Amino acid sequence: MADTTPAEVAELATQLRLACMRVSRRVRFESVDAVAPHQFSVLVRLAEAPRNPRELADIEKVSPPSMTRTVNGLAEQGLVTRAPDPDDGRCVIVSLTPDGREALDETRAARDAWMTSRVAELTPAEQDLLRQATLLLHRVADR
Amino acid sequence: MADTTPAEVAELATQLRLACMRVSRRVRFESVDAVAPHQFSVLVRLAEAPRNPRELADIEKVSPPSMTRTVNGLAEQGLVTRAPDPDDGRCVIVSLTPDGREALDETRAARDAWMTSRVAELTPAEQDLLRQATLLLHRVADR
DNA sequence: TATTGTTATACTCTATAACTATA
DNA sequence: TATAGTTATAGAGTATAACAATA
Repeated sequence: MADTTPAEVAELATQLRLACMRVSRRVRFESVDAVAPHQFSVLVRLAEAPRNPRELADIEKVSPPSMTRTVNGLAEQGLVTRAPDPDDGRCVIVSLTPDGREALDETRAARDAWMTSRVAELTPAEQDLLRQATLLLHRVADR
Repeated sequence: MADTTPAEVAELATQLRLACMRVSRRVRFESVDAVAPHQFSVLVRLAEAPRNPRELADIEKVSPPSMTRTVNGLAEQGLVTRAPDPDDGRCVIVSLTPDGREALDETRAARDAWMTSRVAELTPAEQDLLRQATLLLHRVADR
């Protein structure tokens, strides 16, 4: 395998970026989600572990007041609960409720539905290539 | 190559979707764009061809009043121009200006910068695999 | 004094409804 | 009567600034 030139790497990066963004866009357009995108992101984080609003704001790169509002919305829908932190009276611990887990799963299913139908139309060889590419894309997205 | 089961296809679709959305998210977070996302989308469409606000609204799946506002913002920045349609007095033709083209190119360059740095860290073999995957992803995103 | 979280306030993007002009 | 575009108005998400409670 010959080395690639910088120009070839740049062209690949451009095309790969466009392809990923096109797929993301289609997924968003094709699925009608149970919760709004910014709420969904928070549900994903809370499924990993309960967190403080401050942590959520840092992870999602929004201001603390915005996260307060987002958590309020999710709490009103019964998708998350707030609890005082026994170790630090300033902190609040936000957790996913069973309904929140359900909303998360439903949204993921809706997003997967379109993608699955598209992937199913590819040949087994093409699917296998994408299976390997998926691992690389996850590495690309890691910091 | 053995056929894949429906469950394997679904698993691939899920992981591939997540990978694409993670990459898109990182691209958006890592680059500081010259214009807002919804404005950028419109610039991309106008780079393909001049269009009516109605067409833009349909393509971008927003309401006509929202597109009026978006076009107003772009026009105030000097990135697009409005012109009357000589064939239909009700219609307006929105076109990209040289400044608009420049803003489009700058935004694309900013988005590519991070992606290129990440792709450059892969081996030539891995880059080649992603080059093939890119073509498949574009097919997946096509309707 | 620093940090967590909220409230107050304003700006932006979105939508629906209503209006104007043209076909 | 139907369509393109705009204006009017309201709702939701975001931000900064200011405040309360705790460390």
